[in-house]
Amino acid sequence: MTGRWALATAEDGGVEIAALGPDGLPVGPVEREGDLVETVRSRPGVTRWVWRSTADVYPRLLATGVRVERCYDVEDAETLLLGHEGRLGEPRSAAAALATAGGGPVPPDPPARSAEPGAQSSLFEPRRAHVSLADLVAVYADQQRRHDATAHPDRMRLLTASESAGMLVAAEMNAAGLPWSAEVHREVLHDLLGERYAGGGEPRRLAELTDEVSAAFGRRVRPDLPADVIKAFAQAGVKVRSTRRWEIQSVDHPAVKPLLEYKRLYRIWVAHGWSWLQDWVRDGRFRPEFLAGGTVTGRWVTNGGGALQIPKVIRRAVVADPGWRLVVADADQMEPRVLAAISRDPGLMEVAGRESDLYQSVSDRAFSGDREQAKLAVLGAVYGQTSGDGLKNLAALRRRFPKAVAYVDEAARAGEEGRLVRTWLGRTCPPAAGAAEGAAEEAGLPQEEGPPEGAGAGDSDGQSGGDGRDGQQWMPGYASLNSRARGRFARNFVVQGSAADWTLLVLASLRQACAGMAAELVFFQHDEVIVHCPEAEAEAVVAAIRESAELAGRLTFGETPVRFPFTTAVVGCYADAK
DNA sequence: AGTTTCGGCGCC
DNA sequence: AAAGGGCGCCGAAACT
Repeated sequence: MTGRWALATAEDGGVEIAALGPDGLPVGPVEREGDLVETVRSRPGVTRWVWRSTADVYPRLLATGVRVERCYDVEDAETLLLGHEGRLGEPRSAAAALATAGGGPVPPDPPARSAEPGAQSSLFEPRRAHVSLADLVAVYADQQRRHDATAHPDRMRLLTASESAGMLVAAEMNAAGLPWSAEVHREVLHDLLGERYAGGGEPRRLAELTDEVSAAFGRRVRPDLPADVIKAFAQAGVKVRSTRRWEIQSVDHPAVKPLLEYKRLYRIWVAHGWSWLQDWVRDGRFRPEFLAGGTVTGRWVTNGGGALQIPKVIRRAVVADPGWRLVVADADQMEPRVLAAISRDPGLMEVAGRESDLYQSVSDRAFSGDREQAKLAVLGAVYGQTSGDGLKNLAALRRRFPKAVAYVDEAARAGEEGRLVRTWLGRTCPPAAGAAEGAAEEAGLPQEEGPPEGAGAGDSDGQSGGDGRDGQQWMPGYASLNSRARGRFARNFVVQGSAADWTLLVLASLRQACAGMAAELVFFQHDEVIVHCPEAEAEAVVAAIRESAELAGRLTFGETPVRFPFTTAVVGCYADAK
């Protein structure tokens, strides 16, 4: 009843299970049981469940209060391994391979995204194809061998294990929900937007701003219609290409001020207004659907509710339960610290080896005291900036931190040339369309550039010409990127993706630390995590976050002087955290 | 009429 | 002439 067990769900609602030996193969007979929840509940000693899809199985367990210690998500591991092998672009997807291994129907892949407002997670989605335990175990054993075939098997194992842990965290966050005060939310909306009018039209404040904009133009203008606004500016003798804020705000015209205010409030109204509240908040909880590893870089995404884009002003509505607190923690300067850890640049490791403000340290070392410029330069180097203030200081950055800049430069070159690019733990950026597969890359052979995309006449507008000819629906648009754009993507990928590697370990460790408490992880956004806990546990949670960050740093990057401090705040309301 | 793309902007 | 990365979401516009 202990150790590692495999579990496969069956068409009839039952499950097949088997204990696994050290080699990953069953050590006993395959058992059939009738009920998933009872099967798992009655085996508390199992330390790791090997199953096909956490998102498919775990919500059903959580719905009845059953948690598991660890799992191994075979489907997710398949995706990561195929990516590492440079085979992700092949027609057969991970899910399809698993399904056809069992002779079953090919399930949709990627899984259809639900996103019906208020939908009860994937529990009620159409069930996906089942795989027999024998097939599941065979795929699992094969995956163990494929881990060994990677350049860093230990890191790859850490990656698949930690992303499986991330999927447990995501499912638990989905079950918990983010504490949300509808009352406070309505107050905020009323303060910002004024009264709502019957009929669902603009609230008072927006109607007033529409009037102001119209008065400034001398005719009726709808500020929410870009075409209308551009025309109105043209009639006023001002040429603007778009109505983007950065372009409008430098225009000298009386309509500009109310227009920008309108856009700010309009955004809140349509994206996080009363109808959002109606759709997404129930019983004091906002329940987005977190999806671990939903992006190529390993960052999470959410389905529905825009959970990762909650405007700052709306965070006022995130309120802890009575007697409970929110521990809000965000990693300090995560990306440059990760760059220091992966590039091993001596100078950057030195500044990242202190917990104090890294951008200020970079500024002190490389520039003449302006922290903002240092931050822009560092982020510009990571993002592949090609113009603007960041570029101005890139040369200084290159002098002071040559290995760090060379690291992202090399990633960019690899991306441009269509080679595979990997995060520290081995998550792999897909090769360019038409590029040769991993074998050639491993052998160090020069890569074909593929079709000369972007070489068409006047193709200055990027997206239009691209098509999904290679079926890369897992990353729409990537195939149509020109080589420079792929270079920028790859440059950012190694840093953003390695940061995602690290945050998975942080979450896994923090989850383990909270297991003995009432504390729950309720929110995660790239470099920021929120734990909802009884007041008495708050300090323990703060300590757990600090320890998890350092442990994750050691586990992910090995011995490194780089520190990974978090800024934590214990608050009753999310908006008070910063 | 239904579906996809675009413009714009929120977050990191 | 030279485009900073990743996302999701909304309504309008453009498409079929």
